[in-house]
Amino acid sequence: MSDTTATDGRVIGERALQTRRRILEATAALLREQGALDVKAMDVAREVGTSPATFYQYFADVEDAIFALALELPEKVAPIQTQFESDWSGPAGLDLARQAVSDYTDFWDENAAVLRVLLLRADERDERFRQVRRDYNAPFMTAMVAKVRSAQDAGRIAKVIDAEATAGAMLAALDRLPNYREGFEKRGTSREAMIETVARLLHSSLTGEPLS
Amino acid sequence: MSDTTATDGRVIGERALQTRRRILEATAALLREQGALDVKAMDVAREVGTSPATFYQYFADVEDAIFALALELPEKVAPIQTQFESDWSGPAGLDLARQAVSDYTDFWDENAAVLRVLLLRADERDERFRQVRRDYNAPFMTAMVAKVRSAQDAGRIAKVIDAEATAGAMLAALDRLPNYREGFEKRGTSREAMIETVARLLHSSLTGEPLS
DNA sequence: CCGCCCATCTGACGGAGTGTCAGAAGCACA
DNA sequence: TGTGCTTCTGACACTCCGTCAGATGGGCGG
Repeated sequence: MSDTTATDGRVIGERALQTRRRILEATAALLREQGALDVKAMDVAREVGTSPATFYQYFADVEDAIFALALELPEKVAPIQTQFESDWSGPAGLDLARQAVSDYTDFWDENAAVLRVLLLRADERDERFRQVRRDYNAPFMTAMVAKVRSAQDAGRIAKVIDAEATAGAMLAALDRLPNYREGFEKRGTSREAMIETVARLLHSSLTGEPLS
Repeated sequence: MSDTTATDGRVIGERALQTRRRILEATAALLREQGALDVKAMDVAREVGTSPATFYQYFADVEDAIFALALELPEKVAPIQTQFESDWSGPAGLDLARQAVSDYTDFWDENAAVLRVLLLRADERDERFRQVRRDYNAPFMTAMVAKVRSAQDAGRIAKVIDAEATAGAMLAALDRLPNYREGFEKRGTSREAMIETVARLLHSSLTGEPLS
């Protein structure tokens, strides 16, 4: 049922799976090198050393191949999501936040090209990318919303604060800051300083403990 | 010197300016309807009711036309940037933050399609889009960094906090949350609640005044 | 009002990418 | 080695790209 299929719907065997995988790797590589707007099905075929017809045997178009890459992200990010589920209260919590932010930043660095297309197409209201973005975001959101709610119950965060919006804002910071890092470093803000600051903002916004 | 030119470098007259403008409007419309990956030069030409050759007289390719649209953003956003320059301390400051967040959200809603490509191409390290992103971001960053620094001087924000990273994180929230709004509303978080929460996070993170 | 001039526009074209299909090639197994 | 199924691809029709020479048109001096 969750077997991988060709464009005509046929379930594919071992050899074909490998071909499909090589096409996906080539797509990911070209995406990294040339950006989302410039990847052509024919480039991918050339890169793999196969005929364009083979590409279309597995994917309807380039976007479809990128979508397949995006489908792999939720699984890959799961270990990091788990880190958001532990209790972040107290000074030890700040350490957990640091680790989580650092790992998420690394994850972005490794998967930036695909993540950018995932977010773009979801923002552009493409339903299937939206579904993946939901699957990807949901565990982060659930964990962070729970932290805010429990801080609100304990009276450390005011009720006027919306837990979802807070979680969304923090996720936004995590998703965009890796893209700004190069610019920051040019102006003297190191990766470590960035992680330290975001970890503190995250920790403080989610637990209601003072910032510092 | 800053006259608009055709692809061959020639300065263009009134009639041509209007054609160019119609091409830009059509590009913006198709970008909104179909997303960045699907806009073809020929679609734009059809939309304008002109020959593809005319398109290429003004722009090297579709990305070049979107770039021209992006060039108009810094100017359009300037009034909102000004709002970030006033003093946000005290409870009146929270009102200013609310207004700024609300206006910036409206700006995003109006220019989302172009902004997404601007950020995408800049994230993908395209130098000319990066330059525009810098021009666009710099006033926000400068104003927010100044707020954090002055709060640090007053002892309301700890020195371990990096002012640039804080400003970046807040800008990230402002840039991504409009894209999440539809999802939020489906789950019960209204535009107003979102703005209220982001305004408070912004106000608190930048001034060091308590969150609530 | 004419005809000229030059800015602007476009038909037409060679080249590249898209997407499909029928059949060739590869592979496992008898 | 032959058979049958899976996988791959040459070849094709089509669309889009990007360029150029020449057509068009509108403003202006006569």
